[in-house]
Amino acid sequence: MKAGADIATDMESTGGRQDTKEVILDAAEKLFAEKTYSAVSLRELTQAAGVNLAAVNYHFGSKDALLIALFRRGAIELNRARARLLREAEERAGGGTPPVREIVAALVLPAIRYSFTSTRLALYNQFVAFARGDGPAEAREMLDKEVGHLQRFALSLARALPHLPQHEVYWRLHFAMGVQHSLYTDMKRLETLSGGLCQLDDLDAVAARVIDYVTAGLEAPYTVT
Amino acid sequence: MKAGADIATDMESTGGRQDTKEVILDAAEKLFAEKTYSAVSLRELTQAAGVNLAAVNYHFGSKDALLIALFRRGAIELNRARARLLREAEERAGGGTPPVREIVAALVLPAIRYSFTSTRLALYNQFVAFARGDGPAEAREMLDKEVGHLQRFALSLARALPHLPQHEVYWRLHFAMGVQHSLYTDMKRLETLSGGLCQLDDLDAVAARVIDYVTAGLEAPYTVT
DNA sequence: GCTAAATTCAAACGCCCGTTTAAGTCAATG
DNA sequence: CATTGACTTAAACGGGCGTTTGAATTTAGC
Repeated sequence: MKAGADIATDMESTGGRQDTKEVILDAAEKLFAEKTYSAVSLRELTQAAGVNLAAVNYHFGSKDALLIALFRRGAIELNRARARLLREAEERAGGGTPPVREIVAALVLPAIRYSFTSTRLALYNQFVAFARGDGPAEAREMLDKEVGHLQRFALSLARALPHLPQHEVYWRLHFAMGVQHSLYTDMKRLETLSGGLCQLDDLDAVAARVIDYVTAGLEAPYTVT
Repeated sequence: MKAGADIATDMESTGGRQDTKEVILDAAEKLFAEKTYSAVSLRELTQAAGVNLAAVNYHFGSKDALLIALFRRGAIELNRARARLLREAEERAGGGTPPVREIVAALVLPAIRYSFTSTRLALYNQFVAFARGDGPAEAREMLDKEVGHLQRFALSLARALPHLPQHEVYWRLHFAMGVQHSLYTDMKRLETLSGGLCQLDDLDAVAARVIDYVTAGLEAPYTVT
């Protein structure tokens, strides 16, 4: 009488069509990108997905578990893309250290690229930005603990910036993430501020802008203490 | 039988003690900094404030109106501090253009400083970060439209960076706000990432770090197109 | 010290929430 | 072709929500 109620990790299980789960995840991603977790009701969500109200509890177990499943799906996809670009940059450097600019590109390009092409990961990033302040404690802790893939970037940056103490590399990587977040959270303010001059319309231009800014910040002279 | 129910703009009105309104605002600021608007109930809020459940509706008219009043109180305070620092920097430049670094300091110092001293504005910043994804549409639009005080910084930066096109100044100012936001929203991730190495403990060190990073980003060479 | 307004209070209102239930549908299996 | 198990469905559940009410209480003016 129940499928993925306890743990939502089965991918094909027995043979029931996989459709409904994906439909729910897609609708949830879209809505959670527009409003916060608490502000989206299951009635609204299931109606948008075109499924029955009980479907979420049947397939995921609870609203909380749906959020966690959603986070998992997106994180895997995004981190895989980032890791691939970083690996390619390292191979290009022939075992040496890639330039800061290329490490930065590997960090920011996937998220920006997805924002322009698929709606999928664009929404994921916005959703993550919101989820930090809302939702079940378990999901928020997962977001904070899931830093393993960032460690690879911290390591690579530390090698490329050997004059910086380790903790400064962490701080600047943290700021770099903040710059990325500003692409998903406050674009309306930027559009208003610039009188419509600045918009998310040209992928390459936006990417170049972000990479320039973040690279310059990472390479800034170290003056603290 | 009613006081500020329709519009919550009266400051002293007739003579009822001002205490309750302030107590509610303080409690709300604290809670909205921890959780999102939707996730905080009036029962929880009024209990934390030590007032009756109906007090919010009596003094502010509704939960939505409380959020807007709260935003107003904090925005005025923060913008006033920023404007004062910018004015002082401009006076120091003797009618000329202050260096980028000093403009940046005027932009970021108030928020950082308040984060360390009073609890008041520290919470306000966190609350604003959350409010963008939640709460009544009216409040969110207000946050996006309230960019007047940022225009002053955009203008000052454009003068200090005459080689940049106007829209690029807007973009980089936008990124600077993103870096600031990262101080309120994702600190837990930074602490985990750095193994506890990075923390919000030393005001001057944090401020210097942010100013260095943002200044370098603003002064980065312009390569787009 | 009385009056009238301002504020507080406990109780209730109706609504929508996440979740559960139990009957119903449908495809695959033996 | 009956049976089984996965899935869908409509309906209901208890509970917490924002808000309203009307009486009790406090405060200020004459």
